[in-house]
Amino acid sequence: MSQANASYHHGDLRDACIRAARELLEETGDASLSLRAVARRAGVSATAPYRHFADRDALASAVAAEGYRELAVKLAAAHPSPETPEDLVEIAVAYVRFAIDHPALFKVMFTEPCDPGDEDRAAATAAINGYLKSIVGGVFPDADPDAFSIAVWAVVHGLAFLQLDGKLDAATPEQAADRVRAAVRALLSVSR
Amino acid sequence: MSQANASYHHGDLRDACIRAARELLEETGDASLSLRAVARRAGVSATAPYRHFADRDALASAVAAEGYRELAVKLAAAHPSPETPEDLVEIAVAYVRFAIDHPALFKVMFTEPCDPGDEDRAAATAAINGYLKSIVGGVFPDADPDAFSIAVWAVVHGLAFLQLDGKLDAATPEQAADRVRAAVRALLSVSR
DNA sequence: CCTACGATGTGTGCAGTGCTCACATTAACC
DNA sequence: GGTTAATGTGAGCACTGCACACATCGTAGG
Repeated sequence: MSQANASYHHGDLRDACIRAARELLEETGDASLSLRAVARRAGVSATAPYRHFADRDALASAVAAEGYRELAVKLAAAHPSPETPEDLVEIAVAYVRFAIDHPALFKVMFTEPCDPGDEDRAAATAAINGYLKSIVGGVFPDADPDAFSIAVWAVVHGLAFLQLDGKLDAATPEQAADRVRAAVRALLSVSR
Repeated sequence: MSQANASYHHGDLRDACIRAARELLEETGDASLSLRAVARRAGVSATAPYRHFADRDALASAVAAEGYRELAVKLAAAHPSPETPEDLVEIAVAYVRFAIDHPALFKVMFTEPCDPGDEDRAAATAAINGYLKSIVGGVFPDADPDAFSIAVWAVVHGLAFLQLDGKLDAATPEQAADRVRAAVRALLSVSR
């Protein structure tokens, strides 16, 4: 709690806005993120969030940055120290699983304009990229780490989007996971 | 021309709307697609398009369907009958190139809700999927065609999105193409 | 020929949105 | 304790999607 309970007018409106935005994303499922709806949810006037976010994109970027960190945690949890291609497969499943579990958040993270200059957001994405690079570098020491990590990222990212867009015709998350496993194995198993 | 020139009030407003939408997408570069802006561009009142499109999503779906067909043409043009992995690489480059050349259209095609029941749209995406399946089946006869074609689609799709989102740090389309070549080769060249 | 009809386009209006501005409130600092 | 600056409010503008009543006009039926 620290001093978040009894501070200025609201408390910590910035955090409250991000939490309200998260809730709206999870509930509605579409990545609309109306600033006014967030304000209503947080119990403040429509223009109050402008004291903490320059515009709608700034709020979206803040939400996206949090999403990146959560995604990174989920990936690490899928397999702490992957060594085999099969370990990579499970991380791929975790990536797509995150997209399925939080479709609206995932879309905000990757399809909203956000603002490109947000250093918080940039750092979070760079973290994911670096994590992937170290992972695949450990599993496939012979491959070009840059090219290969980008390729792996692209695979899981593409699978996530195709799933969200209904192109994988998977009815349940388990079926989707199977699709992901099959696709990633098809790519990796041919390698040696 | 047929009878499109002297028909009812406008001529063929449906086509005019789709063309106006395409122009707006190419010019502004963001996938907003305001129905009113489309109407202005077509020179009709704000509500006239509703005679031809149920709502904004229906227009977006129509535009997306046209985009799918154009993408299919570009892919076929990249290599008429691919036989080697390197042929596949060039098709991958064409896919990402399309996303770079028409970023707003590409986003409408894949990130807008559109309406899922649009059979025109469904047919166009199924065509792309079938095309990819036949392609990769010819190049890699030993692989599971379903899983492998999905994987290949995911790779190029993910690369396209990462590029549009600025994650590939490629300044020019040529650099982006090199990134794509490197990534796809990293995946495919290890295969045999 | 000409009238009624149905397809197409217009205008108005409502609710919602992002964002700017002047204003109110209140915590924090001297 | 009073000043100041940070924070929240409210009205207002321009825009959007969309529903409604109305206008227009090509075309079929008499």
